[in-house]
Amino acid sequence: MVKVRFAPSPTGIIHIGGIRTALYNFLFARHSSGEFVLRIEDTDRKRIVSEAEDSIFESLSWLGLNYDGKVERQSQRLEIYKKHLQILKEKDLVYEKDKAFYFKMPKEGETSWVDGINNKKIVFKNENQEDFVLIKSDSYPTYNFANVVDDHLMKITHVIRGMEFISSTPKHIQLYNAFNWDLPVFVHLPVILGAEKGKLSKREGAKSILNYREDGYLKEGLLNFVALLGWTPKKDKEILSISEMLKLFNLEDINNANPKLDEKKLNWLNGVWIRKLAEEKKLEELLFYKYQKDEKVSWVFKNPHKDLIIQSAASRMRTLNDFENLVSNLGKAKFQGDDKKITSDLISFLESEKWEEENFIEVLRKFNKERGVDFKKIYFLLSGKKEGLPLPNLLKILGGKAAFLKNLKDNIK
RNA sequence: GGCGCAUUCGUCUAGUGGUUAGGACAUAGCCCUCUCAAGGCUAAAACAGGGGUUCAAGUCCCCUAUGCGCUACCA
Repeated sequence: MVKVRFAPSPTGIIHIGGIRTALYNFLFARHSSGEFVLRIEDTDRKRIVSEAEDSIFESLSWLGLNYDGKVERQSQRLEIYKKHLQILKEKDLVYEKDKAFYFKMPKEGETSWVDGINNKKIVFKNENQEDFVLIKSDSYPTYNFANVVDDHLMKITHVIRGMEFISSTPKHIQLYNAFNWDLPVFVHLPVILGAEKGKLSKREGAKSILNYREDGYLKEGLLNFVALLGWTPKKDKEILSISEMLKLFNLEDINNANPKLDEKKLNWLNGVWIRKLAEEKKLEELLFYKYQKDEKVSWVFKNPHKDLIIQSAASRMRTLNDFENLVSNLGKAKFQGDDKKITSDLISFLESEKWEEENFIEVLRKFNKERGVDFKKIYFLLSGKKEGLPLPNLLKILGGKAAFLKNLKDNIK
């Protein structure tokens, strides 16, 4: 049975790159009806950031990348590593230097494996290999040691991780050999590069996953975007829900070059998902959760036409945060120049003409034709915004003809 | 420097020896239209360079260049 793990170290923010590794592990596990576990690799005591662990949990749970079983922390498995060090000592594969324990790497022959990406055989000459530390002088294990011991003990079948670990894989393989353990399948994912090149990192200005949430991105949009950064399903399809992804996911369809992060497509995809959720009537809940305490926006949820508002706002949004601009101070124009004068003209015109909600636009057209005021201007005078929701909707939202006219009059007072 | 991995439109990519090199985002134009979007249509836009192998190469091999990674008692 397939079993994979996501093994972050709690040393900083979790960004797009980290979450993609988690996603691919998750998709692969679920696609193969296997297990997906979480292991916190907190062996570098100096670099641990206290909030990091929570942000990992929070990010995974927001995105719905649920793991099986309980979380393992390497810091709580010190005895296990010690025991395994002992085994290697007995095989005379370890020596001590400066209070650290080193593994004796073979210096002849070569170490190779067939990587899950591209099924390419990767070969390293052992003459280029150096001994490495298993247990540090602070008695914590190194990544290279703890990782191998845990992956074996946890019966991990596929090690799916970033390709920055390719160079240390020979070390891992030699450890497996030393213990006489079967090798897992190694799958080294290309790394995501920042816009200015260089592996995506905090220093490169990478945003944390939770920042994306704050910025109004949907988990559906983010996940869809992240999945496509290096993976394309055989089926020619780009807009994918998580359930479609796990149906289609396949390690063989992962690209082998490092993609560069460009959020333009994320913005588009997020808009697509906003519209999709709006159609499914699921957008209101998200907006309510975000804006229930924001008075400039929360009036929407009490408005009898809230569905209309949300529906017509959806096609104008890239992120949830765009909603605020669309609905705050709706119908409250800030006049400049002779805006006020034109507005009073418009009010008298609207009062002198016969019209109802259905032919609101027709009467505006007439005004536009007879007075030569263009529709951009009319739109602004009536909505208080340069652009946004359609005027007929606005008329309804503000309470119909009478309320609408009253609002206009208040504006020019 | 050494050792690895990579290189198709600006970006994400399809392509597994014979294609007018396809799609998506972004860009531009047109249509629709009450503003702005959304939507529809169209356009421009790529095989890093050089050698091989082959009747034929984006696809296979080699070299160069470039990018990225590792070269830690970081992961």
